[in-house]
Amino acid sequence: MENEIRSLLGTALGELFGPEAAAVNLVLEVPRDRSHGDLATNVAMSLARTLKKPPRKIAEELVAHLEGQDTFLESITIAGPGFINFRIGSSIWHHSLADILKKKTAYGRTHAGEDFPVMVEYVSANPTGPLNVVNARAAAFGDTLVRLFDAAGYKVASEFYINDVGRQIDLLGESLLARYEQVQGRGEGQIPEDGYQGEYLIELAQELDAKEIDASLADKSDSEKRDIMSRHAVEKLRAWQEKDLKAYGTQFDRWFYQHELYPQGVEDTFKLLQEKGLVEERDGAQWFRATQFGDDQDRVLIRANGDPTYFLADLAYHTSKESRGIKRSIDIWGPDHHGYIERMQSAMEALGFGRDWLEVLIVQQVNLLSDGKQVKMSKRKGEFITLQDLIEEVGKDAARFFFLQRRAESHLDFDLDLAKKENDENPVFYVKYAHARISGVIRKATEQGVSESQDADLSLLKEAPELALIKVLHRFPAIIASAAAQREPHRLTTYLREVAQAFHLFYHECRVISDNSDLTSARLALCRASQIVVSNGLSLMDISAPERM
RNA sequence: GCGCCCGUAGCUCAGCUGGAUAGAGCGCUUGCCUCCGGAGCAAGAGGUCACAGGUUCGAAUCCUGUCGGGCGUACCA
Repeated sequence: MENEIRSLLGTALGELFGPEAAAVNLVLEVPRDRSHGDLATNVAMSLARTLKKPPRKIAEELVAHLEGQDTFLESITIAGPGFINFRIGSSIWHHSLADILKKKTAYGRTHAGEDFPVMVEYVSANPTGPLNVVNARAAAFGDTLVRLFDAAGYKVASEFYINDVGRQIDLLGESLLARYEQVQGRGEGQIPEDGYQGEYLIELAQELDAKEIDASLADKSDSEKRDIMSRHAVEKLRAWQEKDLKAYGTQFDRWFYQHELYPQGVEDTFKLLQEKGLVEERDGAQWFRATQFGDDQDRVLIRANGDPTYFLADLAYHTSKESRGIKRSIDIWGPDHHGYIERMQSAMEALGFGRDWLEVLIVQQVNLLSDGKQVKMSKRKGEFITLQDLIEEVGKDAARFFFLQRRAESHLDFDLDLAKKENDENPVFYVKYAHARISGVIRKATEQGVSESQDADLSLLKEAPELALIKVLHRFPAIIASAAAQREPHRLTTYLREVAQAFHLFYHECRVISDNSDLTSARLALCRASQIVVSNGLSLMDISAPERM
């Protein structure tokens, strides 16, 4: 119906003030204060300057013009400095309700994204240890964003990029080798100074098949031994991460190994930049002229020792995405990588993708609070709260909901004690409770032999809380579309709280199961529609919608 | 030094491409169950939107500067 009003307004503007006025960017929004109507536009104010007329005068002419027509609008009023407020007739809302009941699990899905191919790359944690809480936040954010894109009609793919090449991985191999020697009782294993001290490597070393490992290590050089152990460590730890993520509800279309880019992808990308004249040698290394694209310094592609940098591999990786048809790569990075954005976008421009082809979202840090005190984490020393710990501690649903209540870039205080509480202090229960309550009413009705009816007379829903609830439910597809377009999954939690609130108010004011069987049918239909929205919304976040609790 | 993020109620945070009297949850005060789930509903107290300028019909929102907090500034990844 927004579109209908849009076209009504557009036509009226053209007829009254000419094509220039009709071309204005029409802003139509739901007023914060519901007494202002269902939708409002500020068009009279924004045209005041070009038309050289006072806004209220423009509004008056516009309204007079619209009122001469037969529309579905119940009223059109002018308010404040020149807002035009529209009130929509209740029959339209009843149609909207019928639409929800018809679409069921598909309600909320739109084609807003027009099949635009995007890729969301997220978590991408180093395979050097278990996942931490920032990874958990990024995972909830990323997989919800992926589902939002899907629901909003984008063509979306998801990937986890595994940094299985480089010095960190060498250190990991050396660390595991040392642990292995220790576990085998040879005692000569010494973890490198800046190696990985975490106890999980002991566990991992114990799981290794000694016979097989000893055979594969025999007669090998130190670096070969290290590489063998690196491969074991990466595969074990990666599988471990995948298992934890799956338990958390996060899955990827593909796990992309950095080593898949060697040597071909890396060489090709390097040559391409070279052909464009964007590479120069300095101090024995090969540098990308990033400063030509706005970066504050040039960046090394190939080190003096001949090894490609992580940066070059990352360029090859993004080239791979582009050649697979991705039109927009949305990378979700941790807070320690924001200094890397400019460099990457400069390179994307150099490669001809355009700087905006790569969109980076930074998921900010998480402060875990317990007993009001901050829980400190250090990956190297192996002291941290892992994703697994978190799920065990507060549960998957609570963890997800907490992460998804906040914007990605806001620093998050995560109160473990609060998330653990199974009472009304914990916001996740409010929405789940609404779902359980709705389910309970529908169940009760069925038990009493009052079943739902396909042809319930929805026009019987005339009470203020009933219409208010329908209006909230009606916004769901727009919420999904805007959450996807703005990359802001937190709009979903905010919205679902609104839905729950509107439902609770309706429930409190309007008795569903009564002697009036027609009204009972209509209200049961409204309950069902509410259940559909809450359930669809929670499932976008992979949070359960319980029938009872 | 330079760059990025953040600064909104006692606490944790929303505030949609600038819009009408700045909101929610928790906490605090007070009402509401003979009746479909009270894990609920209603009412109240609580604000110089860090500060100062600017842009305009209109700024929490955009621009500049200042002050706080965090992070980053590698031939690490």
